[in-house]
Amino acid sequence: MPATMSDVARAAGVSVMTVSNVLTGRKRVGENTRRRVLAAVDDLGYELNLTARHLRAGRTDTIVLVAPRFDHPYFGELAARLSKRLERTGRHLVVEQSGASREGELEALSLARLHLYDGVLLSVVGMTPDDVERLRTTVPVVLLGEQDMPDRFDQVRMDNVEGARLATAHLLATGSRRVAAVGGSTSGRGMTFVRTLGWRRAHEEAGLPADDALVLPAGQSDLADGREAVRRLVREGTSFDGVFAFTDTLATGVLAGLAEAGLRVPDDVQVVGFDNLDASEFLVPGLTTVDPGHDEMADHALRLLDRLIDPSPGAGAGTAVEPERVTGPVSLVLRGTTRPAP
Amino acid sequence: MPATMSDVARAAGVSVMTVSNVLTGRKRVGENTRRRVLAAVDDLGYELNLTARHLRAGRTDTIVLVAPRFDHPYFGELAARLSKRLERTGRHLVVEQSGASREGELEALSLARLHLYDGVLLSVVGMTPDDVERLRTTVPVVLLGEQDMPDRFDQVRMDNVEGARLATAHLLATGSRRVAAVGGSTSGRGMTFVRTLGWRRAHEEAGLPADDALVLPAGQSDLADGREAVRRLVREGTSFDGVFAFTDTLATGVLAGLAEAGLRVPDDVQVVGFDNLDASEFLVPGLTTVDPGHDEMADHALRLLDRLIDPSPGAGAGTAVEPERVTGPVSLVLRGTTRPAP
DNA sequence: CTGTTAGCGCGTTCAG
DNA sequence: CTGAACGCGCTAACAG
Repeated sequence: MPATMSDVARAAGVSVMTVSNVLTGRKRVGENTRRRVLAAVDDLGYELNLTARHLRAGRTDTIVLVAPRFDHPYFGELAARLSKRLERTGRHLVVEQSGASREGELEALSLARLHLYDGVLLSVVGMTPDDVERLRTTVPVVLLGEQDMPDRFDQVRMDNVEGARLATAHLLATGSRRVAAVGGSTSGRGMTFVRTLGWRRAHEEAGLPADDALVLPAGQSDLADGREAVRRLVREGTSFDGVFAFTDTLATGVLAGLAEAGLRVPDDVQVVGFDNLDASEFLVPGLTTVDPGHDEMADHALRLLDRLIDPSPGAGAGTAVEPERVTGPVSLVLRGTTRPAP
Repeated sequence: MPATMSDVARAAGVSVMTVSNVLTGRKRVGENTRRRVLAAVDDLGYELNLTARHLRAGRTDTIVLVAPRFDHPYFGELAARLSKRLERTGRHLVVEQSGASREGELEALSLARLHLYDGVLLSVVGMTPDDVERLRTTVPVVLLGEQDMPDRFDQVRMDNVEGARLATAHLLATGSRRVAAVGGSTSGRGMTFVRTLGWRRAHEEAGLPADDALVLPAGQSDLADGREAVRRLVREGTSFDGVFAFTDTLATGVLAGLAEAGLRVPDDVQVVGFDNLDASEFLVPGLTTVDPGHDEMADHALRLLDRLIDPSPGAGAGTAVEPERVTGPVSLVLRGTTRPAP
């Protein structure tokens, strides 16, 4: 049975409140009593119960990032960024996993686990806009994700169409004519669709045809899916001389597939990814990729969340904050999987 | 102001207890009242306050993994494994970050954040055995980490010496004679030291000299450190024809460095990593690496934690559990960065 | 089947 | 500077 604050109080011969004051340091306490209290704390091995404090305080000073999966590097890097920023204000980040499915995400919310935190950064991949519309919660939520959601919530996303356009345009400008869209999709509304849109737009702008046979969907296992996409192109004899992979992880699989097929990068096939993961610079050859403005996105996400958590200190009540939808600035990072621009 | 259970009770014209019973489903409730309650819940947008439930219940059904950094792939993969197992028993995993430093780890503990969870899987990299010895907590803790810690706590670790020996022995058996130990250290007691020990042992067993000039330390940024290690070897004219990188992430950097230097893998230099990350299979060429038995380690960690959380249901009280120290089974995964065994 | 009582461990309020 | 009472929101135990 762990010791409670009143155990400590009794042992030190003071009241519970004095113990609390000593521990929080909020009020001045006489040096004598202070030492007696600390001695008792040490003696009993007392440990503060944060659960109780949180209930009392009504806040936890903790933000949660709900990511699709723990083992997706993009979210690991995002979490690290967010964590660093939150530490500056004495708060904490914890990460939970939704399972990358509609059900997992809905459960993450309905289970009210979110109330354990002062705010939620929810990465949406499985839920439909309709699900989001129906979402009822009093917890401050900012959505992260590439599919446009109802404007009931703030949302931070990458500039997907422009990023995809940039990537594809670069491939076309450096000589590729048959650019596969690995991870793409010709329907739906999610990330896969909008990046496919950018791929198509680049072709239009260049006055070149975009062949839907080059749009290859991915599943849940990006690395293997990227490799499999190349295997399939080769197996089916579809000609291609460029790949726009919708994530760097897919691109990593693509590079493996190309090597396996004996295709040289960038001589036979050029490759561009999307995300600019830490590791992408270190692939061989280095991966040309779209950088989605990680730092800006992290800044935006926390700014939006903070104004929900601390509702307009200046303005009066009833000043409902208008949900915002912000977009990170994309840029192309040129490395070895593409040829130099002519 | 979010609605509370008693708001719901009042609106439905029942007692708070009845609301609780409806929501938990633990007791039978009349169909009429049940519907009235649910209507009121919906009406008020009531959301359960888990903090209060946790305080009341004395547990949270949540385990925390304290990892050095969010953006380290090894821990992302570990978290995914642990999470999958915990879901089977209706529990949750959350991940926190310690900052890979002694201070960060100590704070993670002293802040008593741990009381928010039923158990803690603490990855130790910065704390010294002395720190651990001094650690006082009533929270169930299992240590993860490669440095041997005092046996006050359970500990799960890889078989580092044997893994390193296997990796190095394979390099020597396939013709390498000057094997760099990237990430190594000739002093200390941590992971870097024990794997260096294995590197040395393999040389002894093969009757070959181990040159300390080939032991290159790493810093905090594994990818860049791996590349830098190669740059340094080349710059200083130290001859080498093999690399044992102490993590797959370091190995990724090493491969980038070798490519940059125009050295062919595995013809000029063979490379072996350690960890068998998901991505390692997809590097070009595929990374030969030591697999530390991920699944077994995850199983052990949770088994040890569970017996602390649920102290010996069969045995009586006072049956203190003896701390265990278990080790995952290592094996070598052969891929393209090494030549076939002769 | 439903309501009452009591308290989880802490911190705010107001006296002393 | 210190103490006593009350309540944060929920649930176990017992009444009725």
